[in-house]
Amino acid sequence: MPSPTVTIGQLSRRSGVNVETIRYYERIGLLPVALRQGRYRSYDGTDVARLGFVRRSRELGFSIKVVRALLDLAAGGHENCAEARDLAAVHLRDVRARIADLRRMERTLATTVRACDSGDNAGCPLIETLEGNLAG
Amino acid sequence: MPSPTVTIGQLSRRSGVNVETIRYYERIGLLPVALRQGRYRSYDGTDVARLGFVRRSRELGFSIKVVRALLDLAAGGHENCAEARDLAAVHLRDVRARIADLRRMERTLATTVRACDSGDNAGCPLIETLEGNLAG
DNA sequence: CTACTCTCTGTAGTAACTACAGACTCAAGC
DNA sequence: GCTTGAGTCTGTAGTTACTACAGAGAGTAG
Repeated sequence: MPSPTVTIGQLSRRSGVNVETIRYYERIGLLPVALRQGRYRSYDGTDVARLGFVRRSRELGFSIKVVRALLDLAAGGHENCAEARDLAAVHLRDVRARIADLRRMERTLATTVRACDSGDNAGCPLIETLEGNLAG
Repeated sequence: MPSPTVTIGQLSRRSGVNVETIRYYERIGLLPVALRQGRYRSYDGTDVARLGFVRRSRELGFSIKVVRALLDLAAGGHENCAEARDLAAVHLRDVRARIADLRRMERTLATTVRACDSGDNAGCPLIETLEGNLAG
């Protein structure tokens, strides 16, 4: 018997990926061009797995470009573990840098919001910070 | 005597904002249309201050839309402190949410990279995580 | 006069989607 | 048989905040 297939809407619900996004992924070649039943796309287990891989990669913050590379590496199997690891390590550094940036923002924002709340200021702490009147 | 003016290039160096970006800010109305000396833009102290405000706002991660609002509030002075504070508080929540997202990514990435490094795996930990074979 | 730097306008590219418009198809209900 | 509604199709344009040109003009140093 033929393997069971699903429509794009079912795939969307199953994977948590938007219908428009699935079509977008096909358009940019991240997913293969889907087979058709009549004029509608139809997906099998392989497609479901591949989209799952993409979704999880994106959730970890990998760019589409890197997801492409990871898909290729995954197709090659265990051999490519070192290369995959390196992609993740580079990305991890990037994630940590972004966290550091955001933490700097958070500190300043939290400080000024707290200063505003305290009430005992001559001017507005936030506005003065933005005007460069204060350190920070 | 007339207040001293600078060219766009000098403003760029002084403020740390790209020349192209300054022109972009003018185009979208974040900065007023600059006066001209001949055909070249010329900026005075007010312009320098305004661009500084914008740069510091952007460094804190405020969107252009919010920067517009903050500029308006700053023009009104101390009166608007509560409103400014609220914009910052909302943004702070957003920053913290983004940090939380990134920390989740960081945890998973760090774990899998470490697992890859340990060497004693049947398959590739990263690829298997992305394939959904593992919890996470 | 030439070379170099700066500036000008205007347009297009980037990342990763998201949001339509307008048309078609299919199954269910009456 | 007909209508209604949901789902799908293609294709295009909008989003965010810039960045990167192309091609031309202007000002300065040697």
